[in-house]
Amino acid sequence: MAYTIKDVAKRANVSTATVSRILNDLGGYSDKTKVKVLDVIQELEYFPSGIARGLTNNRTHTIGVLVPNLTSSLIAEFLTGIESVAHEVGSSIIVCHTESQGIKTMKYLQLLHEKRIDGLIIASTVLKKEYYDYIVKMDVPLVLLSAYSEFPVPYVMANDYQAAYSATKHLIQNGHSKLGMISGNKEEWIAGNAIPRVEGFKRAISDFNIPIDDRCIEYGRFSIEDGIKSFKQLLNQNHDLTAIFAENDEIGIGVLSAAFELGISVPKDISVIGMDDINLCKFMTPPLSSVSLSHNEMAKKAAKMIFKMIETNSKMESCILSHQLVERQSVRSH
Amino acid sequence: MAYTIKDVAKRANVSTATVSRILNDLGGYSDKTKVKVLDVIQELEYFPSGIARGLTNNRTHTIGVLVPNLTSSLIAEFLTGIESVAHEVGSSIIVCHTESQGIKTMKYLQLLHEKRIDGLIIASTVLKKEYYDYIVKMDVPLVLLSAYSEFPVPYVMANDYQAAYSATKHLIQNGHSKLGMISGNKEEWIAGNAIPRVEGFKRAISDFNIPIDDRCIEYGRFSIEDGIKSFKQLLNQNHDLTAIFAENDEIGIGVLSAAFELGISVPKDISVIGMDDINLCKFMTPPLSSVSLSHNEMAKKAAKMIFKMIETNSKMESCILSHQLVERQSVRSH
DNA sequence: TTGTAGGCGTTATCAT
DNA sequence: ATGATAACGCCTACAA
Repeated sequence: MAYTIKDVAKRANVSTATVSRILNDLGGYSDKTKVKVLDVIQELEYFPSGIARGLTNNRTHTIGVLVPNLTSSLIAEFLTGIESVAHEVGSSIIVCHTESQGIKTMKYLQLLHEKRIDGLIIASTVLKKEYYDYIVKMDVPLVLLSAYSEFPVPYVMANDYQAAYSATKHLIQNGHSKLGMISGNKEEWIAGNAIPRVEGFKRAISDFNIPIDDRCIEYGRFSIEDGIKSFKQLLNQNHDLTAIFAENDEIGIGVLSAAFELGISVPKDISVIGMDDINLCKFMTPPLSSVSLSHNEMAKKAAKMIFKMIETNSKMESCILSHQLVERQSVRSH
Repeated sequence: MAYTIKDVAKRANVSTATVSRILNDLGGYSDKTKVKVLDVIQELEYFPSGIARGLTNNRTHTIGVLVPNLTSSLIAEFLTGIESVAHEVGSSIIVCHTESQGIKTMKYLQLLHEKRIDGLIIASTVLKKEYYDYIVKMDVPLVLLSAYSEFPVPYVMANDYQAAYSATKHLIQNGHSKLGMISGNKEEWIAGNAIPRVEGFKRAISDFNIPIDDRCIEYGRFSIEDGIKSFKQLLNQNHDLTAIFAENDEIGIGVLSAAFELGISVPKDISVIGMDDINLCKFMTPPLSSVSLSHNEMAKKAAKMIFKMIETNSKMESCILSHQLVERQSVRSH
């Protein structure tokens, strides 16, 4: 085993209390002993045990991050943002991959409970009652990242409704009137952000007096593969579409990919706009127009909130960040 | 605060020792007391503290994972694989983003040391002496994932040399003789996997009696952006290239993107093959040929190794997994 | 300025 | 089958 505070104390001819004070910069010791103790620490390469500290301080300097997948760019950006502020404040993150339908969520919650994490961020996930109840029992600060909930939990979100409205309006103002939308699964809707995106789409359409046809909205899931599938489906039901609003960029990339496969040229034959503005968009063929939701910023915001809550033991206000249309080459006038 | 084992003991009229035994299925108690204790546990919603357990058992059921970035698909696949086996064995992972040049590596190593992690996986990173020395002092099992090292550390790797050879041969057998390669940074070479990939490329070329020109290898970095830059650079120095071997798929995607931008058609004007076979390849325009290195499998293998090492306190053999050419539409006969 | 001792929540050893 | 109690490594009154 590694050295303990006792070893240091003994070696420096002081008590463990003194070593502890020096370690934590608490004052109450002469410079001479400080130097001596610091020397011994260096010599022994002593490093305090976070475990033992955790036991006395009730602080583990660890937060949990629940994500539904690890491979989407969105999540990657979230993790990057959270990690960066966590590292700044000297905390680390336990990444929990809950998988689709959240099959591992409850198990992970228990694990995190046992690990006595300081706080929890849940990203892109529907906060079910079961989860919420358990977290309340855990008595640990929680922030939702890109996820609504019916419970009183602070969140960081984009304004999905307005962002979807902007995307749709962009299509319309480019002369399109035969619009299709590809959205996520209806079943994952509750508290997800699919509803507002669909609503924004519908609202823009009706604001511009375009007749709405329910068949022009296709519900699938969220990956590139799903986008491909949904696009083909949508095409089957609507033969005269000239523009597609994909609820997220992964779906949009799927549309691009399927269009290529089908010999449909983007944007000549059909315009496409995505949402989220993940890094990949600008490297697509053609570069995919999208709506930037500043995910990195959202993630950092959420992380700062959670650490503030941990530090000050206080409630936080939710916040909604702004979005921005990013025009590239996948949309053209009709 | 939450309930402790003492609360349970008191409430059940037994000693903490008995509760502990029941909690850990150690036997040595009657069914009656077991039932009673379990009842109280349920009633109180008691959950043992992993912190306290860690202190006595010297086991935290947590491993650290060091990654150079969070946004590449490669890393995402690594994390997914590691997380899945970690979860199986009831452990969690602390994800450490070391950033380029590993500027945060030493800090993270200290953090992990303090947290008393059970084991460590380092992915896609050059294991510098400084890191190695520190880890030896930490006295914690280590496995390298997709990274060579000059130190005696078990690793899980692909055969980069042969994989690169296969990719290049594929290009040559499609009639190409004006080949270019885009590789990673020379400075990150030591112990990285760039060397073998370059060597494999060179070897294939010479095996097929094609004259080698050093200008046909461009050294950049590893992202899509870098791929774009490097490709343009390469084109500047070589005007008659008909095929490109990109050292990884991100670079390959960059090539595709740059080609589109420059009005160069792939594969009509130029063939491109990448490496790693990340998920995105098949959705590119055109779908990017690549060499599959089964990263998910590698990651799982590495994770299993680390847990075995933790469990049995034993050494492990390194292993090299096989690769496979994946033909898609970015390469055509010349 | 410094030391002593009890406590944090478990586990494990030794009795009973 | 069960209970006391020391130990894990650190912090923090309280005392000196």
